Amino acid sequence: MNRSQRLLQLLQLLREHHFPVTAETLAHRLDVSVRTIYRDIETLKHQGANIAGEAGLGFQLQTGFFLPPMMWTENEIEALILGTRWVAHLPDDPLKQAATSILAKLQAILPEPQQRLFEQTTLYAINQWLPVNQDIVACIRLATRQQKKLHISYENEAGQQGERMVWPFTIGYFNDKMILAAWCELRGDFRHFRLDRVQACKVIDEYYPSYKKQLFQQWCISQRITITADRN
DNA sequence: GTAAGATGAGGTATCCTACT
DNA sequence: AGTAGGATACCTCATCTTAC
Repeated sequence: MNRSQRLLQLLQLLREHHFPVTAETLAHRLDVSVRTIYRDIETLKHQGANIAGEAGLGFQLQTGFFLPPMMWTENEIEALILGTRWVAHLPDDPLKQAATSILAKLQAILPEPQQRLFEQTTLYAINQWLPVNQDIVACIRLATRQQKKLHISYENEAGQQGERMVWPFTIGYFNDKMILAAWCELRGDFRHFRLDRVQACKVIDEYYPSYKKQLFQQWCISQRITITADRN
């Protein structure tokens, strides 16, 4: 690995951590000496990276510094295209539009060799989704994002109607259906609701008494689900 | 081919901060 | 105040690049 590659990888390692990481850890990951890490950090700082270093804590990349797109690898670009194309097929118009917009922006900013990769990539993930009400999807996503209580009218598999007050924290996308995972006030437990069976919903102007991330983690434990972390 | 300068890397001492 | 862990500075050596 040459120095340029190491600097990029060092930046990437710093980006992956939300907490300070010591030079020793970085040195171990990059297989260089601690002294080299300090020198590389200094170089990155001179190039504009906002890296905070504190004795006893380690280094942390501050917000406001982004990797330019030419630093993406071919695999990263294909992963991005595949994921975005998948989102573009969701029965969720705002997300669809966002995905289409991302693809357009991505194509516009990629340098020449990677533009060709973008144009020639034939990776697609196409799902057939059960029809859902767009207003309901938007409402549920809003309540989830804002961590607010949600009142839903729901029809279960047996065709029985029900009303629930829930704390929505995630939407899962499974093959052909979208599933809302939420804490149900009535049952006092986690419950799952198919979005195609939600008949009506209303965001209540009241924050639920927990953080969605916390609920999500508890739910993962209860369901024995291991989520690959996107950030450390 | 060789010498000089530039660059990269390691060792070690010192300074800084948190903790007890 | 003493100690430990980590960041920083200085020195030295090895390798690479360039000019002659």
